Amino acid sequence: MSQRKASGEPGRATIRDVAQRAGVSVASVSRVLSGNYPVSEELRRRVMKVVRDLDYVTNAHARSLAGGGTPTVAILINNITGAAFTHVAKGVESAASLRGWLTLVGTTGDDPERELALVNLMRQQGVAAVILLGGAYDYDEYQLRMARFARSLDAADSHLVLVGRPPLEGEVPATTVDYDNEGGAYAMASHLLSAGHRRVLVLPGHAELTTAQGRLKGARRAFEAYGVPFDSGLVRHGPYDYEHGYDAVKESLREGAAFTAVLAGTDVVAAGAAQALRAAGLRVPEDVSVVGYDDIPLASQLTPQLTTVHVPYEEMGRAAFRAVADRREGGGRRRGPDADHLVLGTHVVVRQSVRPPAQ
Amino acid sequence: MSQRKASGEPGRATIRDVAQRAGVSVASVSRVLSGNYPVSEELRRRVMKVVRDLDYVTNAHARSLAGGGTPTVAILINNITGAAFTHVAKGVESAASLRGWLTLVGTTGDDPERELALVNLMRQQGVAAVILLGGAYDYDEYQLRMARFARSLDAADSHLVLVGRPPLEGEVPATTVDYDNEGGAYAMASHLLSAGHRRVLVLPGHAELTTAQGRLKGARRAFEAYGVPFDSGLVRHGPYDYEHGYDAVKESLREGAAFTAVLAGTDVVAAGAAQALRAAGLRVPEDVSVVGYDDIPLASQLTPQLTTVHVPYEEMGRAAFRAVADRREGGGRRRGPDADHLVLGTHVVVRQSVRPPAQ
DNA sequence: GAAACAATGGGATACGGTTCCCCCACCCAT
DNA sequence: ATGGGTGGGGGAACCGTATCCCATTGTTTC
Repeated sequence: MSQRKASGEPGRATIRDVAQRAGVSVASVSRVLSGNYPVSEELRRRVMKVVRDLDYVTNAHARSLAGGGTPTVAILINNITGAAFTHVAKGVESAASLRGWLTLVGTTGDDPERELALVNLMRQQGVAAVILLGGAYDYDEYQLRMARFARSLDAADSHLVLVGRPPLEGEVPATTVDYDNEGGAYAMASHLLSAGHRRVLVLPGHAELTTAQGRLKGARRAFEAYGVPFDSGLVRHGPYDYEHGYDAVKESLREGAAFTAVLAGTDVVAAGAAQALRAAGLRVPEDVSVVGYDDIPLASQLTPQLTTVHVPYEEMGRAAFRAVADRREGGGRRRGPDADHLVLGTHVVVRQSVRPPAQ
Repeated sequence: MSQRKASGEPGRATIRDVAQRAGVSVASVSRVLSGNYPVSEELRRRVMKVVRDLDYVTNAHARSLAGGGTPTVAILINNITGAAFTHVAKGVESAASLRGWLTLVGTTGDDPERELALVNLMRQQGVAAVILLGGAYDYDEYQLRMARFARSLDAADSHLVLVGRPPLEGEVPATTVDYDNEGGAYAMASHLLSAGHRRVLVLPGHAELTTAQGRLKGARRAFEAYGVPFDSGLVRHGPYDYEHGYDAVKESLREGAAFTAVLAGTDVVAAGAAQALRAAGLRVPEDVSVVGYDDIPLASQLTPQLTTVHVPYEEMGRAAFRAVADRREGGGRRRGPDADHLVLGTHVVVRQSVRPPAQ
């Protein structure tokens, strides 16, 4: 006697239930549903009717096991509420769903342990790729850890994609989708310098964060190019949040630092900085200019509207997805000579938060 | 001769590879890894060594098929970049990952077709629940569609959770996590009225959106309670975005509408409204007061800081997850008499954007 | 010293599909 | 009328893991 559950039982209907009820074989049902095999009109009709009656959907796990299955990409992100990378996620998700792929999301909260656990979890899920979003903290073992992830995923027919951080060193099987971070900072700082600013408060972000390092470096290069001495005393590191922008300006002011502009590491930091300036009775941009980075919607919603660096976040997400989709469909090998390192351009968006310094 | 791939082949290592290499049975490997069966220390050591050598992870699909498996919740959201519901998603994700659950994310873009496709896709994945985020457009067939989703998921041992929209009518197997939308609007409008405002521009949102309907209704009730006639001519519907806030105020001003305060449907709309007022030479709050709804971070970052209604979005996400997890672990039945409809409280956060109207 | 028992490990099977291989009709040509 | 071709459907192997059931070994008890 059969061990299988009696038909009509609660729980999910199986392909066998459908086959039995339609009086056909399991193979036929599978063929009707996948549609890649000639089937008579009569059979199709019979099967589809039962499928509708039973509200049957195929079991994705079984399907994956047997071969096919819905490809899935995983996005790992530090904090899902960060505006900038939300847009990357959107780009990935929209491109993925356009092709019928699924998107898994995990948040790491800046915890390496958790990141490791999540990468393994995603590996278990057999995801086609793991997309790591956001700048990285450039500690010593960072390169090693990422290299390990990359090789581990690669061995499992998956792939590691780094978005918004510099590429890994050496021969590591990973793809990087980056933007011209330093170039954007260079352009932004140049904009300030050419407006006449000479003393600029720089709030690049956490010192160990690759993003912050690039932005600081770009700013420095601009100063050099303009032959303006760069005052390291006007650099303040800290997290990419509103409070940091606010506090950094407040303290700088209290310490009597002299500056005519603020070069913030992100738009949110810029918002905090502007607020602190106003709280101190200074007008933006009449007394002090403020610029941001990222060009999130907030930038154009502030008063005054923020001059900032546009980063094509959503496009980066789409590019990241394209990279993994192409790789999977293209037989696993990259096409161009350097197709595993994409760099997208950035540019300054001039709005209303910069004026030449007052005399 | 075996059809199985030779060991050492590229691709993912299987439990068989591990068993063979460790010289034990497949069953033993499984037992060592799942750890719910007594195994000798020697066996454990041997197996774990091979597992590390091969960098083996179990195949989640196979595991799900065989019984166990990582439970997964799906979040369906209109637009992943919307600030408010990003926080709900965060709440869900953090609670889920705390228990080792996975989170799948799909975006519907307000498209019913796509919503249907995604619900089915999630059903295929065997998710423990589908969480639908955000206000709904209350068209005629909406109730029917949701009821169908609910029953369909229920039949597949899954579950439908509605977050941020009113509960379904009738005996439908779905859970609702809602907040006191109307109450918040009532309180906010009362705050304005008690400050002396009598002519208030109301921007509740799209007329068909349940969220907007609730907020408008709450405002109306407050006017009634204060015995102040409610001028429907001062209500303007539109999307929950910055542009709508801006345009609505701009046009109202141009049409010569007289109002001393703006009651916006969301903080972002309020931001747009404030900007338009300023553009017209009006000061906020000295000339016109502005209030929002949602209390997203933006609210406290604007100048002036926005008085708004706090909605416990993240807590709603956690509650939604809890509902799902409890139901699954509690044997599928709810506990309380009305455990399938949670309503969380809202409250007014008083900041700096409200003043009594000028004489 | 034999029997009963606990502790472990192995073989087989189930999970729900996909797909390969093979067979059965039916049709047309000779 | 018979043989070969072809379109379409069924049977069964297999995907990778968990677990039930049984066999084996070492330990304890009378």
